[in-house]
Amino acid sequence: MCAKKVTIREVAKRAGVSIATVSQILNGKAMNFNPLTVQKVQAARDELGYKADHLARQMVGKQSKTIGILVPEITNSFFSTLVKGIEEELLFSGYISMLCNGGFNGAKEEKALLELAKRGVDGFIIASPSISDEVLKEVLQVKKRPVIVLDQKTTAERSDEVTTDDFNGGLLAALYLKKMGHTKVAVIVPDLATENISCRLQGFLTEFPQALQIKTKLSKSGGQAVVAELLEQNIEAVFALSDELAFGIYLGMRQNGKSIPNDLSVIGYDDVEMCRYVTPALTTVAQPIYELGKQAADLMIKRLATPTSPYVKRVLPVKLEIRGSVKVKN
Amino acid sequence: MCAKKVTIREVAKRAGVSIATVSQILNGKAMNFNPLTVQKVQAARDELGYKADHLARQMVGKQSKTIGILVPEITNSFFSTLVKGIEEELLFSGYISMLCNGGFNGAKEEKALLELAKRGVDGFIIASPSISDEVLKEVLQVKKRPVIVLDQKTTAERSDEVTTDDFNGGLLAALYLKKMGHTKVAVIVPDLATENISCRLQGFLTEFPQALQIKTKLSKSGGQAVVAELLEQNIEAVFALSDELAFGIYLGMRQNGKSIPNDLSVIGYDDVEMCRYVTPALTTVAQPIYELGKQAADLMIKRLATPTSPYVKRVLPVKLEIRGSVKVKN
DNA sequence: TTGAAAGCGCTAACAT
DNA sequence: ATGTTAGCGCTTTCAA
Repeated sequence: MCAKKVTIREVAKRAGVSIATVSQILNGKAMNFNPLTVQKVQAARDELGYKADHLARQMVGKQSKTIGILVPEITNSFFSTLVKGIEEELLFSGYISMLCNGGFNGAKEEKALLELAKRGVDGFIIASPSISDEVLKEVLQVKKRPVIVLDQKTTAERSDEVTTDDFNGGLLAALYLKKMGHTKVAVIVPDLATENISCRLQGFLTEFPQALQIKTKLSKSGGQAVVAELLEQNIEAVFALSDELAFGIYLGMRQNGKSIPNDLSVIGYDDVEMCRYVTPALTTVAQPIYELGKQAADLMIKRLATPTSPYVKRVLPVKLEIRGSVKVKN
Repeated sequence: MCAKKVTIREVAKRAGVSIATVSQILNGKAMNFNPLTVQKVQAARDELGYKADHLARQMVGKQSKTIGILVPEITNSFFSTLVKGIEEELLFSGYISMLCNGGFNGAKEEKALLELAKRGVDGFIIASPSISDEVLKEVLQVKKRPVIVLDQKTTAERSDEVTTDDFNGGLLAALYLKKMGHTKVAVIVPDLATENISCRLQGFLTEFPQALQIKTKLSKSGGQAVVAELLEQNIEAVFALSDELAFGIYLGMRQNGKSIPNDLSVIGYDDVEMCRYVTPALTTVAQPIYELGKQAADLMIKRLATPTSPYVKRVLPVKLEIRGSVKVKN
């Protein structure tokens, strides 16, 4: 019933060779052996259905083929899409993802990272803005493991990097609003901005240096909270630094009996799937989120394969996705 | 710089005892030892910052404190919320989640399960409808590992179980539609229904046995595709077996220049976060999704602690969340 | 071309 | 109360 684990020893016995021979042959060193031996070993392996034990292997210092992933909030469509991209690319190459949800909680993030490290992950992909450099360093102390940091501050020459063209994204949003004739615009900014968010803001402010900046949390409820002020200030159009924020604004507007885009134009950022399904469909700056995940995973896999190659940086393009939430002013 | 791994041997040396003593004392068997020895060992551990190697431990047959999780589509708000619940509860107890995304792809799911098994997970939490019983059995063959299956067919006495009260959910939806005066109703059903979906349907049909049943994919695009028929048949109110489906219907209606709830009332299922943010806010049957995840994790942890205890089954309540997508007919 | 043997870091019988 | 020793399943020198 319970198929006992078949070990390398049994394969060796069956093939009439030593375990060392089996190990070698099954690990790509077959060319150094007598073809006949190779045959026998492979046959034995197949007959017994032998699979090398992952754990034992790790113990002797091989890779675990496991990557630790840390995101702040998997529930957020942006991150779930990102994770999907990472996970798919990773699994395709035989890597497994260990996912942790930071929950914007420094302590939890640290714990998660530690637990991941304990389990011998080969590398980390971290998309959590609040993770501090010190924690990062500490975790990586024991064993030099590659890290890729996503969607936040850059790690300046200490790792590979994928980002999207945030500055341009902000610019695109501004240009479009301008083209639609808006002048009294506002931009919603988070209490403390990560580097990528700042870039977006920079890009936007290039065209609208005098835009009203309203601080809030970068979340749906944050967006909702900001509507009152938007209305008060008679803002015509608002740039939400994330779609989440925009969705919150949608709700806030409805609660105030106002409509989009008639009473307020809004433009989002990210192009999360739900953008198409809200009413009106949300005009937004699209990041290739899924692709971002894939690229990060790809970079990680490559890094693991050639640990000493020079760090690379990839920046992905963004584009404006025009839908129905910005009206043309005449 | 690179803090070398400190092993049990060094702790032993430092404390002037044998490695066995260290192992014992650090594993809860301190009561059998001379308090003085215990002191010394703990001191040595702290001074050296010793942490037992997870992998080595697993090798000698201990738990890996890692749970494999398989969902069909992490991008789907239902599953990401579920995963969040699972992950948080698990991490709290020192377990790490290994997440795989099945993508409704049997082959990928199988591969994922295999990879998880290879890495020595202590148990599986599976929320993927298409996973077959055979695959499940095969994966569990090698080592008897507990499984909890979620959001699909029940595993009938072969494992612990958490479900929500699906039948009642369907009933609730029907009752509400009836109360609002609707008679010409339809229900959207998936091409092939999992057991929980069937239950919802059953519950609904109890009150509306003659409801028009339209088959489609259980997704946003599936919902969108079904709008034409809804309109054609002059349906007044529709029960979508998932919120995703409902969102698709929203889009389809808008594309047809129709409005909700004036031209069509819709009631969803799940109570995903976005329900509040679409326009009009979606009336839906709320499942405690996050709680479902937590309970599943909790059951898993308990099972691992006491592997031979009798299987338990928990069923969580659902409730109707009334918002703005169903109009009262007069 | 192949095999013997030494670990990897830990736990658990079995001794003392 | 504490130490000795035998593995766990594998990879990897080093000898033969």
